[in-house]
Amino acid sequence: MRIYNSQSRQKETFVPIREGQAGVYCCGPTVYDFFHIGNARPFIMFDLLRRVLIRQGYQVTFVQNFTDIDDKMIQRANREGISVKELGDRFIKEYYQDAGALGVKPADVHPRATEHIPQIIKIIQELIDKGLAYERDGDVYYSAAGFPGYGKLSGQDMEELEEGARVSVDEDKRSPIDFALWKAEKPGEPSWDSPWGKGRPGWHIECSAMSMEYLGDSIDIHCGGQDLIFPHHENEIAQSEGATGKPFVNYWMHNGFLNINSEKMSKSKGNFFTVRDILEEYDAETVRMLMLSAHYRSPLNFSREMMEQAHASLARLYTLRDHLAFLLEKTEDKRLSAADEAFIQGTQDSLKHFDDALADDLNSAEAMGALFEMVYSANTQLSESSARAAVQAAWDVLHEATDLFGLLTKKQEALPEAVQKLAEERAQARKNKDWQQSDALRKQLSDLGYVVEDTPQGQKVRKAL
RNA sequence: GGCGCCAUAGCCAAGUGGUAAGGCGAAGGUCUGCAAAACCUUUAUUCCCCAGUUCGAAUCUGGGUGGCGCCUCCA
Repeated sequence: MRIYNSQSRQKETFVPIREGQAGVYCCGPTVYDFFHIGNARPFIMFDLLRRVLIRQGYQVTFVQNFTDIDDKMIQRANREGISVKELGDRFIKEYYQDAGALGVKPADVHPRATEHIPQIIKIIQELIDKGLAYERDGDVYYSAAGFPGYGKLSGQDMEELEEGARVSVDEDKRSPIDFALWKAEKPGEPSWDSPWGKGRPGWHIECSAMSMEYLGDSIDIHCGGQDLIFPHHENEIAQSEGATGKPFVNYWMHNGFLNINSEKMSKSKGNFFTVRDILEEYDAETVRMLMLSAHYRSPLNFSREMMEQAHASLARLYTLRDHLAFLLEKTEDKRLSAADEAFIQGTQDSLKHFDDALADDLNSAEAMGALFEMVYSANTQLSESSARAAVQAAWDVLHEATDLFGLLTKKQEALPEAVQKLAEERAQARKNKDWQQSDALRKQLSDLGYVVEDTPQGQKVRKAL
């Protein structure tokens, strides 16, 4: 497995800390609202990372947090007249629903910031003890200047940062680039007891605390969006390494943005679609198809046209799946011809190509290309005169690849009785060469969402995607 | 101002030193009663531009141009 490490800015061979195991931490959502389709990109792509690692034989521990306490949470909760806890509970539930719909599996651990206050306090105390943090009127700040490696992930220079820093809201800080570890209680805000009085954690510290809790002081892979590189991940490094004195993360992975009209989709710009809304109109697998068609680090434009293209590509996979099922019934269990053997070898080669592409920094676009090579090969080389084993090989490889991609999850279903009846009537009308009647029935089936195909082996009816 | 990313056909997208994968779309064709699906043919002598290195560059170097992002909450 090769991974592009944002810190070294090059691809590196993945060497886990513990052989055969991989500890992965991904920054999760702030649960103050539904997440949008741009937020879904890292969820889908790093879920793919997890699947690939597992396929390669690693024992993966995958952790993704919920940020359930911050300014936005408090604002939203106040606006809705509910507690921050209630708000978090609600949108964590919504997260599971949308992520699940998108085929994103739940992480091994989904820790909540508010349930790790003792761990957070412990790290802050360690940082204070080491002189890397200081308290001011109940607030605690990290002293970035005290950590020599500050800026190593983002390539930022301390002095440039200080000069370029925007107006500092909080004048208690020693330096504009210092950041809050603990915020003193303000009226109307939830708070927890701490050695520095009542208050709540800053944003960055939760990820240090929770990754340490579930993955240890050093973790293999840490992922998130490119917009988290600075300051969030830079700050995590400072906190974690400052506290433990050990390397925090070996491989940093950052996904590119999902754009709209070439601009980053974001809540603040208002140019976003929630996953909830998108799934009203499009199939979840179409969303996956779109995401998988581009490399995770590249920018990806989201548009209706892109969704239509992804949908059409996906339909090609379903068509083949259905066609293979059809062939499995028609073909015989006979001796393999030379052509069958060559075909089976070809499917294995395609699968190898598929795996190799994914092992190369999660190149899902190339892997998709490998999958479609197999699709083409099956479409051109298989027929009812093929040996069943050859068809089975195509079926197996198709499913190995699409299972990993989280595609073709909709199983073939028996036709509803009404559909079956119409289909039979149409078959009869065709036999009678009553084209008008048969076309009318085909139209009726189409309106019900079923496609009718006349093949040499008879009429085939399938559900339209 | 600082730190980065991106630029490949009508649309999307791999490829990062050896002569342009794949998908969508479009046109024509085979098949079909007509369709659908699939298949066949066509759709980039060329990879934003200009120099340079090299036997050889979309790929490396330098310089431009255009777009985007982070430096404030953001996946």
